[in-house]
Amino acid sequence: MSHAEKEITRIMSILTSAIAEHRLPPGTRLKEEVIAGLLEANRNHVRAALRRLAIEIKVVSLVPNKGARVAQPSRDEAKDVFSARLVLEKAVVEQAVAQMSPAKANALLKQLEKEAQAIRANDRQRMIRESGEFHKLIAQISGNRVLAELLEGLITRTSLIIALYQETTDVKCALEEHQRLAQALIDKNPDTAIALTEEHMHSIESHLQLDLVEKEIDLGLALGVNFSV
Amino acid sequence: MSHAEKEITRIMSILTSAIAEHRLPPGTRLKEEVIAGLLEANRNHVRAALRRLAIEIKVVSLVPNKGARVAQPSRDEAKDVFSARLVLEKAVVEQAVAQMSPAKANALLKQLEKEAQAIRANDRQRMIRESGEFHKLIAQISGNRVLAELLEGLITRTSLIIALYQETTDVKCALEEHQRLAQALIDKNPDTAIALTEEHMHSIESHLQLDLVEKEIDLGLALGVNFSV
DNA sequence: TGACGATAAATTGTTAACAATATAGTTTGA
DNA sequence: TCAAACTATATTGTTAACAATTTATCGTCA
Repeated sequence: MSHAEKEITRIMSILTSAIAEHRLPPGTRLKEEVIAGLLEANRNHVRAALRRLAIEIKVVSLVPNKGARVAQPSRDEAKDVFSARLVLEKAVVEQAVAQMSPAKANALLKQLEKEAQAIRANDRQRMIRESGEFHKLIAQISGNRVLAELLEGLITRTSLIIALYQETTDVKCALEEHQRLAQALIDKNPDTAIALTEEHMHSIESHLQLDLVEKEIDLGLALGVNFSV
Repeated sequence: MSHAEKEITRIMSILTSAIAEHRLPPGTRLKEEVIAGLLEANRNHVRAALRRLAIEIKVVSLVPNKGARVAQPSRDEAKDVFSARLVLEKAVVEQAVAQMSPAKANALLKQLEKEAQAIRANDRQRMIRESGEFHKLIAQISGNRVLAELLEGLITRTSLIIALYQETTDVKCALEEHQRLAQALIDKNPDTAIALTEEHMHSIESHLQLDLVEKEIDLGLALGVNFSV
């Protein structure tokens, strides 16, 4: 891995974390020079990182000549992401059960403890991060690198969607659901594990406002003005 | 979409087709200048395209300072790709059944006819292409853009894997399996469609030599020389 | 002969200057 | 006062020159 690639992935991962952990809200302008200055990086590298985030994970949106912003996925896109993620999560859980071992069980328990710590500390960002890490750990345990990589992108994307469409600002505490899922994995109980995954994902999605119609706003109405003849 | 982006996607799609249709065998050296000359493109654009093919679809492998080649995925990677693809294909088939309509049924039949034509013409490359298009069409019919995009990458990747690990050089004729699957979709029979998908994917994979161990070759033995003291 | 090293050529990798565009600010005129 | 036109600044986009590295060529010498 060349120096340039290292730089680009470094920048990508800093931006990705910031977006996933809701430190950079959807719509935030991302100026190349500003980022380069903050991260002590070359603008070319920042530029490349932004393009990759736009194309590979779609957490950044690019408008030609106008630059980059944190993406604002539509409700339709959000639904597709959730649906796709559910597919991958179930597959990964199923394969993870087959790969279960004492060491892996231990890794799961350790991760749950991190999540619990974040909650006790009332550290919102850490909660989001560790919750994501739990899902990534399952993907890793599954042993299928391809599935894991695809899922990882969707997990980040989901986090952005939550930032955009979750009404209550308080983090949905998923610890209990995670604990039950982990137990099913450790018990090598695929049916339960898959069922819990399904519940868990639906539970997250149900806290989102994805079913409001993308409203064409009547400007006149909104401004209390009537232009009709 | 800017001019540069258009150029890059143009180059990507030309290279992708060439790799997927086995005109560029695994391991082929891909020199930036040569490609730029052939496609009348800027080397910078070629370079960007190669990098994206390496990162996004993994049909190209990059070695720093040594350039790009058509990738040669390992047997392990190939297995993961097949496993992941099966997951996505099943999901997409399931969602496609729910989206079925006369127009979409028609599109499926039209695509099958293209495949049949390719076979009648004994045009190997067209056979590969149209076979891939059949799977992409189902993904598109499913209506889930996210799943479709992920699957599309895996379809291309699969084609490269087949080039690498299929012993018989003749294209495995999948028309009948495609016809049966299409019928199940048109009949809105999800169970049959999913079962046929599973069979179809396994059938393809079974024609590959993925279970030979990645052998550590004993050089001395291979050369008939014994260096032992 | 053929191993070694030096030189040249080919190829990839990097960068900073420049161009193009968008945004903000300022002047002017009615 | 306001809008339009103009200017200046900020920001993104492009490129070609250059640097670094690898590969090929050639000559030397043991």
